[in-house]
Amino acid sequence: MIQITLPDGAVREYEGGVSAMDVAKSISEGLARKVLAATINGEVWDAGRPIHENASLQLLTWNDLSGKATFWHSSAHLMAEAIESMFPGVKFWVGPALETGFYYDIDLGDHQIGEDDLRRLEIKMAELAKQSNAFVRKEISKADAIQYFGDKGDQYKLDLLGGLQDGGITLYTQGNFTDLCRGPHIPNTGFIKGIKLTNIAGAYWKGDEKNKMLTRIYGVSFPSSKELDEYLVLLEEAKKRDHRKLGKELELFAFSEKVGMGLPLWLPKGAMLRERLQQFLQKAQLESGYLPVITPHIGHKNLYVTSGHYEKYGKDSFQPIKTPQEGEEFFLKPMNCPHHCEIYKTSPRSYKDLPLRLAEFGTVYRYEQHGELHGLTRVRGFTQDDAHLFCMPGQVKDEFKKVIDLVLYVFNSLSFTDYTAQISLRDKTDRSKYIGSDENWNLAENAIIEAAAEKGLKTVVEYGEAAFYGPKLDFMVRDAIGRKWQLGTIQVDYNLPERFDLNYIGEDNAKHRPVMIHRAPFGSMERFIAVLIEHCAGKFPLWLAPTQVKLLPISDKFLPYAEIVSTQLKNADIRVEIDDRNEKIGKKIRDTELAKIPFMLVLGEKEMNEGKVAIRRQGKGDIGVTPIAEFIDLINEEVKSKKSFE
RNA sequence: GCCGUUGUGGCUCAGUGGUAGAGCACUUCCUUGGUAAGGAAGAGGUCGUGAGUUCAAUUCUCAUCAACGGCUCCA
Repeated sequence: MIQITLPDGAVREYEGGVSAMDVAKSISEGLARKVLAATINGEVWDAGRPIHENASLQLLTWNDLSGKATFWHSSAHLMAEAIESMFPGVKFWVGPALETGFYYDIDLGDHQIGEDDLRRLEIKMAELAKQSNAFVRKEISKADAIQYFGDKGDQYKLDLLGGLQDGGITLYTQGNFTDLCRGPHIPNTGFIKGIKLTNIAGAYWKGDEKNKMLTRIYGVSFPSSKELDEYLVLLEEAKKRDHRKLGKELELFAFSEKVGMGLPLWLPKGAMLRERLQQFLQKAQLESGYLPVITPHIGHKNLYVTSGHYEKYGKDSFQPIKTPQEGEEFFLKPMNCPHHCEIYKTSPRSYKDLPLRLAEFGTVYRYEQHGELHGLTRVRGFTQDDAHLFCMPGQVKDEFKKVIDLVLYVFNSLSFTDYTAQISLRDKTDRSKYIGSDENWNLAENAIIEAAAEKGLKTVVEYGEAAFYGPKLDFMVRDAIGRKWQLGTIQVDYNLPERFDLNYIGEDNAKHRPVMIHRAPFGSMERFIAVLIEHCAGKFPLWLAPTQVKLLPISDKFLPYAEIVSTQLKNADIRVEIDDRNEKIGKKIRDTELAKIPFMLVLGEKEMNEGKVAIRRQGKGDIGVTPIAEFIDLINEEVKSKKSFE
């Protein structure tokens, strides 16, 4: 008999060779029907694999991340089986589970595959799934495995085998398909009910562009068709929220081939929104002791030679701007830091001047690769809500805490309530690639960890993710439909103060090196607005809405009254427009609703005679008639409270 | 940069080897209408760009540009 310890601490006795599935059945049949895999002593196993020793066991279902991953991995195998049956002779590379769904990389040989094939594959997969073929695990020696795949002429699996140790090599078979696979897998294909193959893409073998391009097919699957439908609804929702689509519809920004790819043009409404955001942060920064600065968009070559950017980016980025002066070269600035370092150097600094916080909404240009460009989230010219904090090593922690406060203030004001922070530290073993003294690094790394802890941030620590010039803290937010985005960042920098030979006079009357902290709560205006658009589906909170109120006169007769209302609202700093088209009120309301303008004021005979306005809230309908002054109060209050969209 | 898909009036999209169509938007006229689309008329496109095949190309071929999906998740 062996002892199996369950997650709640209960210990049960079973015959040796019992499987997790047997254990599940002994608890309840209903549970057993849901079991996809199990964690045995911390390792994920097939539910049917015999257990021969005492073990702790956790049953995994669709509700567990590892359960889902196993499910998708098995789905990838199912897809491979379907592909092999439809396109005999194709060769498979790897087919892992993703955060959502799975893919398989395939060498199709002479076959071509298109969208229609995906639909056919889905049908084939469903058919194979219905057979409820078991996933059978088989241990095999390396030599036998090499023999097996050698006979098949499968150079990809042979390549994988080359990197594996003998012993513990396993094959998995379901139906007519056998694959080299570590597993684990779900009990049988019958669990897979809702299947959707989402797209086809090219992917280099081993991710190296010198290698052959394989065909990658992405898919996602679920234990019921209901869950698949829910997922498809979510995809639809994400599509509706796409900032590129909404940006066009709401006339926020545009791109022009003539201007150049990745160079956004901000339209009046988008510029309005962006300026609101900028003013909001500027005000908060002013209150937190930041000093605004402004620097030019280009800088002399020497600036970037000093900063090191010339060496790092020179060749792979925008090329120098030449002048009539022989040999003179300027570069578009890829970042604001070098300019700010020069500002620091404009006068001798005392420890009493520190921390010195220089802030600028600085536009920078980076030559991103063609394929990297994406809407507003990846562009070639963008504006960072940048600031550089020059401080003494001992002040790092305090400054970090203040920046965290600022970032959280920004997030809360925009109703990003679900966020985590990633702390990126040095590689634990190899420290040769980092610049700066060990002492300072330790100080800064601890400062970040402590600051984050004291501010109660949910954090993940990643070793080896720090930049060569210093540790950092990045904020990830989840938007309204659960997608993750990386926004604000705070980075310590030991490199630039060194390169620019920055210093301050300490209490001891000697020169010291300041620490520099880069920080950007938004990340960039472009990226932040993209995320904001998707987060709120284009329904901006009132304080940000480009147009806050639309006046809808019932007919031309009430245009003069609309003008009067408009003037009063404008005097109260409310952004208002009049719909003076010769259209019926129903039409005007429809168009304004679709433009996602928060408030509509319907103006007709009654309102005019009484000096009132009939308020309609976007998405909510008619909310009553009030005097103009009361409406202004209502707006001001909502703007002041920075209430979020609903 | 690489692979795949796409490229038709401002927008969304149909269509054809014989020099193009719809809806919305726009202009004008009628209508002056109370909470999600009133009616009529009109204007607007060298079908991304360049070359080739053809009597003839927006349609076929090639090149080029741009957008989109991928190229990170490693049996």
